[in-house]
Amino acid sequence: MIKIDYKDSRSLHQQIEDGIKSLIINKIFIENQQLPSVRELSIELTVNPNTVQKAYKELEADGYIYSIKGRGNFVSPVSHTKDDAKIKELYKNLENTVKSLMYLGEDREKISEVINRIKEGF
Amino acid sequence: MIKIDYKDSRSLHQQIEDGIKSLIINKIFIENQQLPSVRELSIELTVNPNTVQKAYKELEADGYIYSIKGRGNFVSPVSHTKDDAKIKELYKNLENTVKSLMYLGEDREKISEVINRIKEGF
DNA sequence: CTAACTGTATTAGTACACGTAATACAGTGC
DNA sequence: GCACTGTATTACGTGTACTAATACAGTTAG
Repeated sequence: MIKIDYKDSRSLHQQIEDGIKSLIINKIFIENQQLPSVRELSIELTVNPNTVQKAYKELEADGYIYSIKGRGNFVSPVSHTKDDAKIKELYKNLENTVKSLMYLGEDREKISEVINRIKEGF
Repeated sequence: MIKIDYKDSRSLHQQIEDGIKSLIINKIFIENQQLPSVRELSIELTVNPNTVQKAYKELEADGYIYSIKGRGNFVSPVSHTKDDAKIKELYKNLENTVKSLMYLGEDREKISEVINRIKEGF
């Protein structure tokens, strides 16, 4: 499900956080679905439980999951009270990425194509 | 030109690197244009010269700038020997960003619109 | 040539983040 | 009660970030 890459420059908890986030935005984990427990995932990834806990805590702070003591961690329902700051940041990221691609000479048609393919699969 | 934000989670040299990169891909700094010197920029940003040097070194490693000892740092001409790894990474980033926006309920028309606006301005 | 500017390299010290480890406490559900 | 959940605390070792001081090397204007 998630893979830890020690050649990756990101920290372990960051990789876990990004991995879970990816599973959520790709709808592999759906609303209210239970995530693997802290201990379970720590064994699977052979990392310390605290490292997983840190990732979960950050995901909760970002609104992607919620946790219930004694029961587990679960995927948050999509908030329709929009987080404008986060959306703004994503658009800024989008802008930088597209500009970088064009700076490197990528064709704008190809970029549109890729984006359309992403939207189709959604 | 570049601003250091101590509330930003990125490290100082990373912020400087990203800042310069942004100025380059937005064509505010153009091919072969000289960048501010290590010492000059370190004074302007009130950081240590080594911190600026580190950012410049990374930009050079990434191919954005080149440096000539005794003369200064300059913006690299756009390489047309494509760096496939970097482009692939950018497309992956693009995919994640678009998916995150859609996950948060952003309209796909609006996303297309934003991207078109970026491409127009280029 | 000299002076003043460039980049580059090295070493040292402090502070903080990362990750591990061990342990304890607390809520849930069979 | 027991076995599972999440949560919190403390400690330790390591690496990175950043600062600082200094030295060396190439360039250019005078």
